[in-house]
Amino acid sequence: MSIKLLKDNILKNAKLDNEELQTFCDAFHPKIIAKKQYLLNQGDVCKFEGFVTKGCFRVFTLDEDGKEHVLYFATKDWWITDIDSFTNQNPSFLTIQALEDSEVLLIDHADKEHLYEQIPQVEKLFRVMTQKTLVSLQRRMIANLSQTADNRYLGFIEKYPEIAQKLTNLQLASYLGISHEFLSKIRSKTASK
Amino acid sequence: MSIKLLKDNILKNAKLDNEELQTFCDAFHPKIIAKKQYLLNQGDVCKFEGFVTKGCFRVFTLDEDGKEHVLYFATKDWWITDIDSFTNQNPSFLTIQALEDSEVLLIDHADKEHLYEQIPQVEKLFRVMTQKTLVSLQRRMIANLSQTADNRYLGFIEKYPEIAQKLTNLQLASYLGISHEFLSKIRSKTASK
DNA sequence: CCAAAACATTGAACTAGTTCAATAAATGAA
DNA sequence: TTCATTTATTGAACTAGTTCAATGTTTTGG
Repeated sequence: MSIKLLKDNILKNAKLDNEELQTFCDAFHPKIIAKKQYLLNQGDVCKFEGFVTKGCFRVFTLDEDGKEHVLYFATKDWWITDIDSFTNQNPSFLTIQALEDSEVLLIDHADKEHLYEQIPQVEKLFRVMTQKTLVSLQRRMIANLSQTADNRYLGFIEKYPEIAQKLTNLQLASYLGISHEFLSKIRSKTASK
Repeated sequence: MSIKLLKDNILKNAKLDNEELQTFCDAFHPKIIAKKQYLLNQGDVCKFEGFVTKGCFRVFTLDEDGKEHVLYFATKDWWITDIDSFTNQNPSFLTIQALEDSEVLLIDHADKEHLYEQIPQVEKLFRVMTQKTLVSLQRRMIANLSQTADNRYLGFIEKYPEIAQKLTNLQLASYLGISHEFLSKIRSKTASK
């Protein structure tokens, strides 16, 4: 059940008692979103922070040349938002799209601010979560600076095998920062090993 | 004066009253560090979080091939640490070196934990700071996926002109993820414009 | 179940960026 | 000031990755 998933996720990063946990979870509302539908469109203000309970999303941006670049994918147990847009309520830089029929638990900006005031531990919870996200992005940054496309591909499928199998070549190539044709060549090369 | 710089930096991200501000600042200790000296060595546990008040640092990692990759540079008014190592007190992935004679204000792990308990607003302060750092790293990630080396170079010198002039080609190339020879060629090409 | 659309594969020609090597210029320590 | 070391520049040969185009394969919606 999806609220259970949220509770477990929270307890990994902060100590809330049962009552706080309940108050926290009550601030979230489930939303079902069909394959290919958008949860956020680039340019709109991001009105939510979301916790994925089913399915898979891609978070990407369109550059000036109309090319898409995937910042990350999010499956069950991941959080999704455009932090900058959500925190400062300015137009988003990112688009969030469901890759399959999915479900999320959403909290809006005012309710989250309210939670920060109501439950001091929530401040810590999101500090710790944000730190962890930052650390993994720092590692990815270094990996992108230092590794060849082959190794980034192999690293991805090793680290996220269940996500990898949900993705098309185009989507994964866009995350890796290479053309989908080249990814196809990497695949046929590494498949034989 | 360096404490003033720290106070101003904090007040950008949280509301502390004068007393809290003083308590906060008292937890920091100044350290002078000479050019080329190390503040943190890869593999050691990071015992501090630092606020730069003078000079310039590079934060980098050595990969298995012995190549250095710069995660970021930090001058006056920037924070430096290996968050993962500092937060969890495990061996650091990063090295931090002074590029010129520098000064930092340092806080150790126990004192920071103590501040979190003493001043609830500090939790928010670091949450907001970490969020901002994450947002700018997300943008850099996208820029690295979508832009050519020329544009990343031009973007850097436009965004950080005062840092750019402190760096050697080797250091900047390592941040941009290109060879220093190629940076040299980009420079001679773009200088003529 | 079929047609249309989206996706994957492959090859050929190309380009951005690397590597290596040689030389010049700048910096630093004595 | 000098010598040694580090840094920057440039060119030539190379390689990783792109682009374009053609063909085959899978998915999707009606």
